[in-house]
Amino acid sequence: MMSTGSLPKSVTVQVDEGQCRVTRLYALDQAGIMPVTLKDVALAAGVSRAAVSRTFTDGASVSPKMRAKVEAAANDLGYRPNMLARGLMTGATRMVGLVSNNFHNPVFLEIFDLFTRRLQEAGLRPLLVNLSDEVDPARSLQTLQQYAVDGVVIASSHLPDGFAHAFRAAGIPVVHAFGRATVAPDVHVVGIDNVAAGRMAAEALLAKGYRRLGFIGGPETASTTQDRLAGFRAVAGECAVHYAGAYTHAAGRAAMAQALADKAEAYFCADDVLSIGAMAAVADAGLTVPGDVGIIGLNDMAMAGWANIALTTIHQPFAAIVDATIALMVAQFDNPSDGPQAVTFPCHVVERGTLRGI
Amino acid sequence: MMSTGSLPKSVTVQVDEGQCRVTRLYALDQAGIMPVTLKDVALAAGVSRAAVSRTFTDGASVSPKMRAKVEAAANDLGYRPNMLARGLMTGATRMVGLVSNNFHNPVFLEIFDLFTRRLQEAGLRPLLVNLSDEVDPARSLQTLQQYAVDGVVIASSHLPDGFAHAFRAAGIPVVHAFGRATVAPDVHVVGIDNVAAGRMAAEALLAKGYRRLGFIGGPETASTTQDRLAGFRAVAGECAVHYAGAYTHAAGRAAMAQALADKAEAYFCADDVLSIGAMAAVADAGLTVPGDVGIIGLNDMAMAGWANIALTTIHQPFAAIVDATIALMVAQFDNPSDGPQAVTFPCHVVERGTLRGI
DNA sequence: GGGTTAATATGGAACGTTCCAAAATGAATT
DNA sequence: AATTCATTTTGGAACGTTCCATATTAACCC
Repeated sequence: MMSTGSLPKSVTVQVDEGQCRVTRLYALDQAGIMPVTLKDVALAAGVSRAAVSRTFTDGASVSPKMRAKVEAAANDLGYRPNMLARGLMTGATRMVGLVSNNFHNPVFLEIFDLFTRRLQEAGLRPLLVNLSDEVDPARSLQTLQQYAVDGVVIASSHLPDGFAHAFRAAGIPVVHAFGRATVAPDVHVVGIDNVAAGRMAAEALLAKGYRRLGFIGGPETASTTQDRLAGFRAVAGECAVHYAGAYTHAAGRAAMAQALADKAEAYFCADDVLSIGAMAAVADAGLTVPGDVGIIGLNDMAMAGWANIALTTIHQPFAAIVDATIALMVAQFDNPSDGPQAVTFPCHVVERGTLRGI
Repeated sequence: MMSTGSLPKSVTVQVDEGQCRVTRLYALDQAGIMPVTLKDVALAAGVSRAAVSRTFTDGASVSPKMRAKVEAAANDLGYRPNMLARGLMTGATRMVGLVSNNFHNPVFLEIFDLFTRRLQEAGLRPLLVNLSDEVDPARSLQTLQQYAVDGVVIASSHLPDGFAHAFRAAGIPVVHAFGRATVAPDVHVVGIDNVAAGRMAAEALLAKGYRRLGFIGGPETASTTQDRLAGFRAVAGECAVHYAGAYTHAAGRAAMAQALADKAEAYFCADDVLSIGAMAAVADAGLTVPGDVGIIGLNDMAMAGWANIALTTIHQPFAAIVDATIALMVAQFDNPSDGPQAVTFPCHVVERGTLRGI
């Protein structure tokens, strides 16, 4: 006979993907975990609350004796200032909205890695917003406004140019990374010169002796797609143009499957994941890259350098873009009324194995 | 002569990766953007502050007349409750810490996508913490504690089992996704039965007629690596064992480069990105998969299904794991003292092209 | 030591919200 | 109309912090 008291019991519950095993165990005594507040420290140290506050505010004037006394008490009790309360008073939460709709393009993992690292190094905390299915800026604006973020980074290659504007209009410092660098941007924009990148791709293909060229872009409405095409055409002249509906492998594969009818010699695929999808379509047709079709991508994500992929592509300097984005946002903390800037970084071709030799 | 007034000026600044172009434009008048508060709404509607508060608290009792009056004023002014202030009073911020150190394994983009979506659907906001280089839970605990998150999700396959414990000890609801499902876990754990997955891999290889088997795991200290190896060995018997230092393509490639000396017929690579790296190493040696070496991975990330990769692998039900993780965390909001559970989902083999036919 | 100035410490108000006890309203019953 | 009771509304206190004007202390110079 089993004791039903505190012994582990095993239950089986039904879930989406079949059955899962659940093991419930002992109950925890969770009572009496009260976070220690500034008041507690003040009391313990026998000083005023303001004194404790100043000890934890860098730049404030505290005598060495006072600081020692307070820090002793604080360490003793394990005190950490409550950022919510601080934010309420100072108006600065050191939280930053990180908004993106690119959760299917592997390059964005690298980008998120960079953003989170750099933000953390700057003492900022990213509040991540996934608006994959959301086109309305109003909702994410409301959310981020409610949490009183100090600023917002929009990391997206295919969001309407004006998306970020709502944040600016609401007085929230915002930078659009990977946006279109227009002459008179609504908001700060950091990225590359996509027109120049398009030209660069065409030049790289022509230099290899390719003549019949083709273009496979991302969504037709994306500013990046339009600009890269414009630059490409300016050098390559008229050429076959295809659009992938999304920045996904499947979309790139489908686009290239269609494009193969063009009988073009080489394609500029305006994104690496699209390029890899396109390579799959070439293989599907029993052809080879670069034997039958040349491909040059854009981004130079880590995967492009994998030996199984070895994609010749245009390198986009992500680290520099991320750094500039954060710098520009932080600059707005102090000077919120500074006019929007467009910061543009140069790209370069990284040769690997998807274009033929000369 | 140029007017230095409000005309656009162009500057060139030096940055890390070369030169970038900066275009500074007009200055914005940013004055007078004051967020509207509950007090403003109360004043406009001619009611008490508490009445406005109750209108925005679901479940609170407000008369229809009052509600209409308040909502009119609120809409008019564009009022949204300040979550910081609310959090200070209620003790619930609806923010959740999303902690991970897997920013180099592409599968985690899928996982972040799922987590952010599901959290958002539950009205929760993820505060992302990247602890790639951090092993000390204390720092991230402090940070998340300062922001008074309602709960924490640890999404990591290779963090010490006890990492999550600090959160629980501090009274913060925590769930460790992709952790080891021990019989008596410190904290809630959701994932797969890694021992069973190891057995499954060995069985799949044996069923294909492979006899000399090998194992390539992730970091030797990772619980997932240990468990998968244990299961694999239980079925495969003694076999060659290699460890990759990290869950990266390069590490997988290096491990397989070494492993090839084993002359094993097939390998279980305990992670998809490792598998793809391993495939590269096989190609480096002038051999083919599956002609010369069979490979089975684990995860079934999107990329495994790409035609260029076509990795046979063990599917890990991410959606179910994420859902269960969030459900388990939310459950703790109401019942913080419930004992830790270990929830385990079943896996299955997805056959593609990296094992030979029977 | 007295006087002046700079540096530091203090208590109370404030941030924007919810909680609470008490007051006001309304409906239903006598 | 008076009574009861449930529902709704209210003003003030509270959450944990920083800001501010004021009070105290320390430091310096003659």
